[in-house]
Amino acid sequence: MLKLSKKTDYAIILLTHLGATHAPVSAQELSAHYRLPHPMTANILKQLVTVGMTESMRGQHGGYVLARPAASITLVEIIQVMDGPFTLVDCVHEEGCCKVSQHCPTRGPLTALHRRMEQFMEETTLASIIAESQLNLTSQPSQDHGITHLS
Amino acid sequence: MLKLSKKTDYAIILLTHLGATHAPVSAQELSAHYRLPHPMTANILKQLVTVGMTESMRGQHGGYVLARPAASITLVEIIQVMDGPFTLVDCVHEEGCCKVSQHCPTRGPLTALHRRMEQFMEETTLASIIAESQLNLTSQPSQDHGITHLS
DNA sequence: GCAATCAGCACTGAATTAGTGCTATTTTTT
DNA sequence: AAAAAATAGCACTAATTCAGTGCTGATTGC
Repeated sequence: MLKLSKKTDYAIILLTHLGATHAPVSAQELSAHYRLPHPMTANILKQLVTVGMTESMRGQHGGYVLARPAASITLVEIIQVMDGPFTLVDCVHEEGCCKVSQHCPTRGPLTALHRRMEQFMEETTLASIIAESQLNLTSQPSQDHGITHLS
Repeated sequence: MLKLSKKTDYAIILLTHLGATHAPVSAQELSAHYRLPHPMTANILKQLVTVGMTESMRGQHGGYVLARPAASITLVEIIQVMDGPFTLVDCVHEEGCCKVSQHCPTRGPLTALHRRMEQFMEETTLASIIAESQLNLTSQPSQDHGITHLS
């Protein structure tokens, strides 16, 4: 399915929060604030530490902070950390895997789509996500977010 | 995971073949040619008939043909038929589903990404996929692709 | 009549996702 | 020194989805 996993979704939310905050934020605060399952939240944050995207502080007023500038963290990278490499169709990465192999009629177009999506997700940095989210907050205090509905 | 399902993948391959052929092609021919599991192939083709994307002919020289011009069949539509509606994150479609709801920081940016992907997949028609696949074939003349019909 | 083919179901096994829990370790506070 | 608050590092379970199979019946062409 063409969908972000919950893990990725949560990770983006959490990173967005951390990127907009200066002091360390604890897993508990985060899960309480966004009403996410606490163990999940904790696991995601731990995982983000191991890949060097966040840093942690233990102890009573510990928590997590971003380890790198938000502008250097891209959406593909987040997806890759949480869900493994982005692969629209298998044949994008593996060469000889496809039975249809060389004469597969769809490989070209799907690879093109893959590349475009990837490029967009590389251009989308955590910083830009934060910027856009803060824009929405100030312009639309409590009503609808100004997001047009699709399909 | 951000990935097309096999069903969708296969459907694109099959539709591409049908769109480049005039005479009806049977499920057996198609599964043999692309080495796809036969029951799967059959099921996908049946499903495509029920949504009016293909037409079928029964009997000894029966098979499937496109029911509509290839230019009018878009990639989102194919995905939608095989996998249900394209939903990058749940909150794109459902309003009150999200616990984070109104103050979710990521809704805006992710919806933007969703919209961009959707737009690209609307612009990508079966006709354009066929065109691109045939372009690749002429540049690599050594392979016998078999889009040429049999009888 | 027979063989090839589609139509319409329902089912199974495997893989992935979502979510939980426990036991250490570190740090701060008292 | 002890308690409290927090992360670290595991391993585990349940639910869902995906991929693939199979059967029985209907239609068509020869």
